[in-house]
Amino acid sequence: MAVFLSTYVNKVDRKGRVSVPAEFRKVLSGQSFQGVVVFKSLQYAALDACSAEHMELLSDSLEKLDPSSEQYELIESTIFGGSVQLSFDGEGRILLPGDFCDFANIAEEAAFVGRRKTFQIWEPKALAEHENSMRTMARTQDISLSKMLARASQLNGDGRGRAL
Amino acid sequence: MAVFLSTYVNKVDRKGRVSVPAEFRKVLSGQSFQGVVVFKSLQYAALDACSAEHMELLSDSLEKLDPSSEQYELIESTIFGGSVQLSFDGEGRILLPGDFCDFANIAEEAAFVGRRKTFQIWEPKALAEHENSMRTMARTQDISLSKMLARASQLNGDGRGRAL
DNA sequence: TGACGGCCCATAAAAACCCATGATAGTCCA
DNA sequence: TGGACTATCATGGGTTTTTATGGGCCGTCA
Repeated sequence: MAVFLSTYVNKVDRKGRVSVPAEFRKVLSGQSFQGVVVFKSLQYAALDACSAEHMELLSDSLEKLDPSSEQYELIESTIFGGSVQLSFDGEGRILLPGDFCDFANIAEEAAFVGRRKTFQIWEPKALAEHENSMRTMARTQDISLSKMLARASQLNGDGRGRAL
Repeated sequence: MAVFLSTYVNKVDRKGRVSVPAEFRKVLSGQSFQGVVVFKSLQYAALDACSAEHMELLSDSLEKLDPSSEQYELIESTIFGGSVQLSFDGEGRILLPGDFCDFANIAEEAAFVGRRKTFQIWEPKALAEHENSMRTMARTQDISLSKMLARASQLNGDGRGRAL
């Protein structure tokens, strides 16, 4: 499987620990580093997370960009300076740094949202609002999943719908 | 995982000592020289630091440059001539030379910023300002992380944009 | 001698580790 | 099919270890 799916809401205890959903941990289980890399989302009041390996992949792709560009500078300081490596404790929990919690307004509970290769961590209410606005946008712009799938399978040239 | 991640702010005591973050020390732990190589940044009022081994790597790439170029001269004198080897004391601290502190305006506190293969040492306020200007630059030039990531993963040959 | 780097030790706070519990889900067998 | 047994999970709390930070002592070298 190896992709992050579904949404889970877990409690943050008084020490700032949160259980990473077992399903997510299973996705990460083959890796050498038992934990996740987390950074502040550039778009939302939420946190982005991925495996250390995915981060290295990102790191490798970085080297293929023009290193003299300002973008390189930007991405390196933003991503690597702004991310943290959080390892699991014996029970599969991570300890969210205080400023990360503040950034995402996370206090009592944290929502883990699977996003395929990565996942996000939201304050549950903020997530609900965000999903509402997403749905509204989808309606007003007439976006539907089945249409997208139909288009995708045309592009794939096999005429058959392909399962995601 | 052998890359420098995250940002840590530590105090500089009256002797000029600063703890190098434990996570950074772990990255360096496999090396023969227990310490770091530090030099003044060519771009900012900050210090650049890396392992002695990475320094050798830099040295190798320098040799591939045209020795008649201005860059060669600049790098050779500034980086290699101006760098210092600082070893850890028993508690994982380094002693920053006075002129290095002056150069980066470091007095009470020092911010260690992970930059993958290297890290930087900033005066915390200066770092905050620098990050602000980075953000502004990103906005005015319409650089978005997701675009960059998409480009990076294209270069990686997987053809799909990566959602973050 | 006196500034300074190199050591050692002390301490409070934070992080990592270990164990216990209740709840849930999953399995097995009658 | 239903019920008991088991495994897994999220959660909480306590304990140990690590970390950052401060200070002191002692050579060295100008």
